[in-house]
Amino acid sequence: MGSTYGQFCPVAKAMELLDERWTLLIVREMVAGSRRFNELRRGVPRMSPTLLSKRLHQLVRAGVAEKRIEGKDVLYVLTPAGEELRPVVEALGAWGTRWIGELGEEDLDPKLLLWDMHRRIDHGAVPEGRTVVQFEFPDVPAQTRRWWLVITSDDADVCDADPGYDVAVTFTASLRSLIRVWRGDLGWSDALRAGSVKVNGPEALRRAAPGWFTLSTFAPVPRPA
Amino acid sequence: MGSTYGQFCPVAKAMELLDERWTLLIVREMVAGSRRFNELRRGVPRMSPTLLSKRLHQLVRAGVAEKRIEGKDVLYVLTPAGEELRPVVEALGAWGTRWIGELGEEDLDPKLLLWDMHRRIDHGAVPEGRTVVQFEFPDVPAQTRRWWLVITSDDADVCDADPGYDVAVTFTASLRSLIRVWRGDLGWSDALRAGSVKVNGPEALRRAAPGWFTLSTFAPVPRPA
DNA sequence: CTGTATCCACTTTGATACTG
DNA sequence: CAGTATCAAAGTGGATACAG
Repeated sequence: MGSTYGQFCPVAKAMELLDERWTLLIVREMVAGSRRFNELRRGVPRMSPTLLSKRLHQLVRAGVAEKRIEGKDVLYVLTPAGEELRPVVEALGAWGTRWIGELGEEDLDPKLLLWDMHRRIDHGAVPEGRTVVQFEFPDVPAQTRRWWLVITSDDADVCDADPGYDVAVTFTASLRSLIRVWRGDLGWSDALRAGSVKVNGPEALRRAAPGWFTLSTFAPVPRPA
Repeated sequence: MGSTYGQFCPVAKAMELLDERWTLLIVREMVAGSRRFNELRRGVPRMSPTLLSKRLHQLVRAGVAEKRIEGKDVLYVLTPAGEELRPVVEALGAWGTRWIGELGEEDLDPKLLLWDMHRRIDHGAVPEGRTVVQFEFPDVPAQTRRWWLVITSDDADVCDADPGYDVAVTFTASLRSLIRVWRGDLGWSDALRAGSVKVNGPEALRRAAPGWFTLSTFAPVPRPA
């Protein structure tokens, strides 16, 4: 456990749990709907599994999450106390959006972008059947330059290798630009007009494709004047 | 600085700054109105001055606080960005109030209770002139058993030694009980009726004294059913 | 798939004393 | 009042391999 502050103040008591590195990001992942160990891992890929395991235990012990075993599935689910951390995560995200716009190179992880996007697909807007969207980041090392989303009516998979199916549209952009769009720092239309994000594919799909993705939860946060 | 998460998510970016030990408690103190170094120290007495100094520098560098030198005074003042952390502190405090009611012995610090109380005195409710309120915690080691608040029309001082003036009323309680009242875990009337907090002094003052203190900001937070 | 075990380098903190 | 200097101890996290 994090060490104690020796204060009865509820802010201090809350932070004894929540100020430990990674803890609140795990809560964020759970708030976003992740429930399985390896699902959570994909949201915090720089964490070692050991540490993720430790943090999950702490959250369970603190009454924030519950480990639920259903048949062969192991799920970590927020308790009511955990669910009530949503406003905390939202307040932090809104603040971060407004006051920490500058991103370093090391903040730009395509893996996380795709993982985020796959969770926020507007399945109603995507064509019926299987739709494959390709992403190409010319500025990124070959290893992680190309990604695919395989979207079906109720699911989406992130692939870092060509899944082999026909590609509906391809997004080509610097990683930073697409992340800026995703975060709401840059509008789709501005990005497309300026050419910092390009969409290739049949006209109809190309026009529709930006609408397939609901942007980050924090994209609508108003920026400081 | 706290190490980075390598994530563009605004929650992660916010936590890179705020998840460091003590940081948010300092922000809490500033939100509560403390501005001078030694004033801040009294709100986080377990911090070494070195570390407080370091944290203040970080907050300044992050644009959350501003170091303002006015004549011979050095003040740390929240910037607009810092002021906007108030909702974060409030969300955390509300959550902590609702879900972390259990306090360990080491959380019960009379120094912090008195420091908190002196900030929330309802000066309009206290009699004119100088009013001295004494606190006695029979369960606490002699060193920190007795405290005094010297209240004037627009100021209040915390003393750990008898200031020598006439005492208007004396509160006698276990430290835990008075903290529970302060936090809103236990109502004044319940505490007085049960005798876990006692007030001594002239009848009129004795009756009025609980009204001299506005309870902790989080006392009104509704508790889980 | 869901973790645990191990190990070490590094950072962070706390304690204490001291200064302009 | 407003901090810095110093230093040892603790703990934290990262990497990797492995297990049920």
